[in-house]
Amino acid sequence: MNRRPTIIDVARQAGVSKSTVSRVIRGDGASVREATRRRVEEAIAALGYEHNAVASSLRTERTNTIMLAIPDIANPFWPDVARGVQDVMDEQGIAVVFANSDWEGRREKAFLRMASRNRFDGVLINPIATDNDELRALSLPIVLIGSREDFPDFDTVGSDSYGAACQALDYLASLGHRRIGLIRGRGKSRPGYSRLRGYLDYGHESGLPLDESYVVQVNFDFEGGGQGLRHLLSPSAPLPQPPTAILAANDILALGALQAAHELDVDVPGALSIVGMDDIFAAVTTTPPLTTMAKPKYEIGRKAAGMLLERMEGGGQERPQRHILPCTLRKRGSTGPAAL
Amino acid sequence: MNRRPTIIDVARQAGVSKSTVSRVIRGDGASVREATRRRVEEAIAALGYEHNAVASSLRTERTNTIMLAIPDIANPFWPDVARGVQDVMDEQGIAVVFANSDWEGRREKAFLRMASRNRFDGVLINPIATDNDELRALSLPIVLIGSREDFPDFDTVGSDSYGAACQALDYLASLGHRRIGLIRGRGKSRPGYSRLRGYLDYGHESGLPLDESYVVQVNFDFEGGGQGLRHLLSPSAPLPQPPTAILAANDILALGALQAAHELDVDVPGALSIVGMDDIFAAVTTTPPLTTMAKPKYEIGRKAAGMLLERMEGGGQERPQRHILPCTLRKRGSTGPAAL
DNA sequence: TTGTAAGCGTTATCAT
DNA sequence: ATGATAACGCTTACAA
Repeated sequence: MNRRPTIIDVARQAGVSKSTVSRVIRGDGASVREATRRRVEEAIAALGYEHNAVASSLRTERTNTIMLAIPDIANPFWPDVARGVQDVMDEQGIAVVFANSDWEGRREKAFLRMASRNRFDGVLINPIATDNDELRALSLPIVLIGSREDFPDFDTVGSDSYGAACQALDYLASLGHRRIGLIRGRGKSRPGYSRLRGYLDYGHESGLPLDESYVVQVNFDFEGGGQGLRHLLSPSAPLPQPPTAILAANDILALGALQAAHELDVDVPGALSIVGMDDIFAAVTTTPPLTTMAKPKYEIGRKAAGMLLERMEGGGQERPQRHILPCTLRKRGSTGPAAL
Repeated sequence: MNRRPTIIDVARQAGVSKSTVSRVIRGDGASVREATRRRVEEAIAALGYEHNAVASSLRTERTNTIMLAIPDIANPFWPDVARGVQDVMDEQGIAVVFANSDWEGRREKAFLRMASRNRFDGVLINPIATDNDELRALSLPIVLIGSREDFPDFDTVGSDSYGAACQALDYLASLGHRRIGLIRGRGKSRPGYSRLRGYLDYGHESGLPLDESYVVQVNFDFEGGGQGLRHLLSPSAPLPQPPTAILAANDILALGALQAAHELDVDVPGALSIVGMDDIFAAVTTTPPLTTMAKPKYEIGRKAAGMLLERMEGGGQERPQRHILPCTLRKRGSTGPAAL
């Protein structure tokens, strides 16, 4: 069994020292005479030499790899974020790998340990089972994705769900809706208080009757959306009058509600308007397509990547920064004027 | 700036040699007296020592990490595969990271180079820009995901799209459909010949009039599906009679077709049945929900992971194996008896 | 059971 | 511009 060639083999073959080979390989400013460089490159090709990144990392303490740690690779939110991250990191020659915890805290911690064991130069994470202090203990460049006030020691990049809820309600109000239901999730991650706050605050400001009686909390999945809708429209519900519009905390819930409305023969948007949040792929495939608040996913990825780079380069002694990017209303077919 | 403690620091603190510390850390069968072990563990805790995985890898030539390289993290096909892979690898204490090339061959090759530079112990890949010989040149344990006949030197794990097409057609035939259209993709990856072969072969065997005139090829996206449907139903089409059912090469196309049918006021499934392939999340959110051929995604992941483990452990001199897992019909609302 | 010492393949420092 | 040499932090024979 032939072992792989090392720079020593290359050096011997090229008749130079291994320092010279190293200089050629790294290809930075190191001065090497053109003829020497060529000899080395020929030796590399002849031997089929491959640089050993592990050995290199041991010396340089750099892996040129960062980890993007997410709880759920099936959530359509992440691909666009990832694209933003990769586009930024690519320019720096830094590879991005994904760590998918699948909502298992154990797995998340294992990935973080990998990072703190020198396998990654930095981490972008949307944490589910790790708190501020645990992250700090890793003493590693880390940027959080998500608007997390519970991580005071870290940079965060998130989107403005509070503002998004208000924006959505404002749009519905402009269509003449006054009774607007809210379907909230009760899920694996923290409940979306920001949406509820936005809902209640908007009610106060606008004078619309937005209160707890129009709010229903369900499991954070497709079936939950249907349950929420049936509850809000149920004749037995303790609602003075049923809502003419519904805001859902995310698109999955909204799509569940939309399908339930079809099953109940409630016309959307004729008799009921529905607005989601996130703008996932499935939102455009329904009939009618779903009106929703799109999160700036790609921009979140870019911004987070940029901040991580700063932390990785600068000593990173600046105060933590919090970035909250605005969401955008995507008007589609599931919303229309309020029924009279 | 305090450097991180190493096993040498731990050894000094515990009053033992670094070999002993190493033995404790690895926690395998190495014999260490209980008292010694405890002293070492206390030293580790006291110093906040973290194992340096890079240095360890340099010695052991193992990273206990494998790479799952995919072209498109936004494709809902992958999350389930990933889950299968992770569930198998977890048991072996092997971490799985994702490499997402975003359909950029350059990126795929960069990731593969990372792997061949000793960063990963093995690779699971659905290649888009790398061929059999290039993969072989990496001399690395590799298993391919997908039914790829063009990689004779590698194990492959895929699903039976040929059989799936036949199964779907058989179901439609059992509902009384005789004129069945096929919407194929012309996409970033190789075209799905297997589906077309299944379609034509089934036509021969069954005597149904399945021929090229009922086949349309479109871009492999949501809009493409709509175009395909409009073409097949168009009065100006050179079709003797329009199809009463449509098989689409994947769910995205099928969903596009379904939405286009709504727009044309064609009742599904009353006037037209539609069958997709893959069973992505969006397939259950439409009205009616999409009948589709589900790929055994999770099982593909498990199987591929298992084979990769064999290659990583065994010298891997066995002949390449090809596994083709069967698909499953998911009957939902988009199919019904043929209109008379 | 524990210690000694020789690497693993690279980079970095210091000469030349 | 190039070479010798000492790290980097760990694992692993082999010896004790």
